[in-house]
Amino acid sequence: MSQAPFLPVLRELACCYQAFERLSGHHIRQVGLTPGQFDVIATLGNTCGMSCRELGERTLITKGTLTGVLDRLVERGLIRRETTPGDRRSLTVTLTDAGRSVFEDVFSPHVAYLEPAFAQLSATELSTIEASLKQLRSVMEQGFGDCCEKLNN
Amino acid sequence: MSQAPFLPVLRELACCYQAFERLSGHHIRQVGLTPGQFDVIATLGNTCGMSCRELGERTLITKGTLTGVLDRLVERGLIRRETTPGDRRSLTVTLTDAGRSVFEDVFSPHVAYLEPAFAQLSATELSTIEASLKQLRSVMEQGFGDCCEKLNN
DNA sequence: TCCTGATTATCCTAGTTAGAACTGTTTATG
DNA sequence: CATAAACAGTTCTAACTAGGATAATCAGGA
Repeated sequence: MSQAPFLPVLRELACCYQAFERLSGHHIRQVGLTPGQFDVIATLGNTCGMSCRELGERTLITKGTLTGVLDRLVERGLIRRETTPGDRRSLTVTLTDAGRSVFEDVFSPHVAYLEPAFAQLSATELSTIEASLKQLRSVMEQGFGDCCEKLNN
Repeated sequence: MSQAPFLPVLRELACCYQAFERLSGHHIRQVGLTPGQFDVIATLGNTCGMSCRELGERTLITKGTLTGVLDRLVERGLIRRETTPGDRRSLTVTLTDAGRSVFEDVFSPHVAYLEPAFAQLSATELSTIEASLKQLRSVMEQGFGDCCEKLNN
């Protein structure tokens, strides 16, 4: 067990992420959105729309899921799917007026809701944490790359 | 935007967790388990069983989900649900012989699979990362507590 | 041009998720 | 001792998840 000193780090990562989901999700659901829907609306806010592919990359929602999330947002009249001129494979997703209004009603309040918790951390502490996360992600992504590479050789 | 310097941290946390899920889950699925099932088996390994409540706490799987995960493991003959002497509400979950054998076949190889990625990090770096995660989790859990408290006052 | 290969989005399956409502059991209190 | 509160696990619903298969479209090379 002590031969794998990284296991506690992974466990802590999982706990940490769950704590975030609980904290953030709690507020998001109160305003009638799911975390995924909020993510899409927050990403589309202040843009003039983007393709599903780009939306998937920015929101961290996988392609298969995204279709369903977008379906529900269309049903609720918050977004629109439009054909992209010049590429008939692609769709451009944009906020409707209603969607833009939800964005404005929800995004800033959500940041304000999170604010007090993070006010306890200094700028230095925040950057240490961010650097730690980046480092951790980097080794894991590299590890995943290496393992996929092996499969193709 | 720059008024909320913690947003990049949260984004990085989400990315980091997803990278972990991809890296770890990729291997787990190859051996025919889901991440949740692996989590249960790894937690039960080398123990003499525990209640659903304790299992839920240790694996970070919520109780509602746990029922289904356990159902599938019972179907596959990897675990057993036994009545707990002295408390008829509670069930004790233990690995069957088949389950124990899966544990042995899968746990160490999984740690070995992850090893090379983490070998890049020094012990010092690992503890910095762990401390960062703990700090981040702490402020978020506290934030969640504060917000729930408000609801009751 | 034709054709192969890559890209875009959707569909499908099995499984997981949170949250809330519910049953049965235990414990504490009046 | 009765009963209210707390607790253990299951059930339910709507949604999300990865991964793989599919259909339509686009781009490059023979």
